[in-house]
Amino acid sequence: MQPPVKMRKNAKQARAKQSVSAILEATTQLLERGEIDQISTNHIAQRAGVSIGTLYQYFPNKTAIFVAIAEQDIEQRFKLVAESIASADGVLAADTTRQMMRAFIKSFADAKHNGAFIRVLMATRSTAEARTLPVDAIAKLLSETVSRSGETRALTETSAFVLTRAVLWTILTATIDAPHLLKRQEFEDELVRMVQAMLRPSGELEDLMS
Amino acid sequence: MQPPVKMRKNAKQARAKQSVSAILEATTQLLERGEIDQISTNHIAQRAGVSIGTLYQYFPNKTAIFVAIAEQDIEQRFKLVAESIASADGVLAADTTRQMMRAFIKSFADAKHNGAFIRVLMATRSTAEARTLPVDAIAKLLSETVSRSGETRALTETSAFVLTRAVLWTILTATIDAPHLLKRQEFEDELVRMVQAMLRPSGELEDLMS
DNA sequence: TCATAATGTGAGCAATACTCAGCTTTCTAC
DNA sequence: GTAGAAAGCTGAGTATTGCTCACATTATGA
Repeated sequence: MQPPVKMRKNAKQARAKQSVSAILEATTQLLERGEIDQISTNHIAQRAGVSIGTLYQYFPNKTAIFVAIAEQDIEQRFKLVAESIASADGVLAADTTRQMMRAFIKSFADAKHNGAFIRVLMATRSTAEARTLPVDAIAKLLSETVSRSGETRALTETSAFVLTRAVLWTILTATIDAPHLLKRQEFEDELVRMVQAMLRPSGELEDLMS
Repeated sequence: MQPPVKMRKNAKQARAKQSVSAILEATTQLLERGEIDQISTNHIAQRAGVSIGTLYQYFPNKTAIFVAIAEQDIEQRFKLVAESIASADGVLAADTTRQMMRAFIKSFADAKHNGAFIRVLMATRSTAEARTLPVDAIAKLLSETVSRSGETRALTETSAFVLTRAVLWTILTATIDAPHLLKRQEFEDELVRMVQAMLRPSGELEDLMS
């Protein structure tokens, strides 16, 4: 596994790795218990049981710590989704899509401190430290799985971008702004509808419009 | 027009209003020329030609300034979109939808310093200071306009949420992560496809799937 | 065993967000 | 016009922050 963010120095000894994970763990705990801009690096170091100097030996700045956590978090969720696709028992595109959406929504509806993580994700998306999310890998996986059924069109760079970002950010903003929607069957239905429409061959849609 | 953010004090005299807008203008300029977390309140006050005390008389904290700018910006874009709907010369839902998407995408593709504004929008979405975006008003407007043609389904709270957020955030992330997409016809096409699918009566879609 | 590399430390610096007590300008009522 | 009140402005000062650096400690490997 590649390092989650550009670290200032790579931890080689076990002792150092312990320090890094203690810092991440401490930050996560603080994140669950308060607002993001009230967390100071000194406080993180203190709770992690390391000195402030150690913290800055591995993270180039405060933001990098949040980025590391956010990327770690989203990567974990994507792994969940990938599993849900792999284990999809349906052969139809609709079934696979639904299974995937359900797994993804569920991962946000379940946890208690989602808000904090997504706020971090948003806050860090707006900085130069953030790297591209592994979202395209998911798009490819879905596209390939679903296309085996022969009912779908091929995704281009553009259509894949629109599809993946639409789904991801709709769920993210829902988690923050309207978390009650995550529990609704209708929410899942709407996302499935959206994805299905994006995957359907072009001809069928144009037929409807004319 | 309601005040854009919760102000600490409402500017009543012309002199005070001048101060507030000078602060916002100065912040906007700084935003165009640098990273958001390198902008200090003292620096803003200095460039605005007011004292730091004046700044804090109207804005409860630094974030509130950014929130004010972001909301002002997005409100302006929505106004553009609303106009594009009102002046839509087509009677078909497809035409109105396309006109709207084109106007919205264009507003992001044209300006030079979009990145800064969207970063601000994202950064401020992740704080408690942010208020709900006037995005639902747009959804209602589109829904009503388009439904006059009789070709569409009624939007519920859930479907309106999914539709509007999917469009908004796809364009926002595209502006930051893949600005070249904004210039592509295909990008517009994909968004239109998505919106159309969300507006279409349910029956027609299910027919295709079975 | 010992030189070298890796890791850890925390006092301290520069910069920051924000306050407050007192000042100036504008408004209002007569 | 004038006096008192209200609104607005000021900037030195405070507490806190992000981050550095010179040095101490621990691990590695030949």
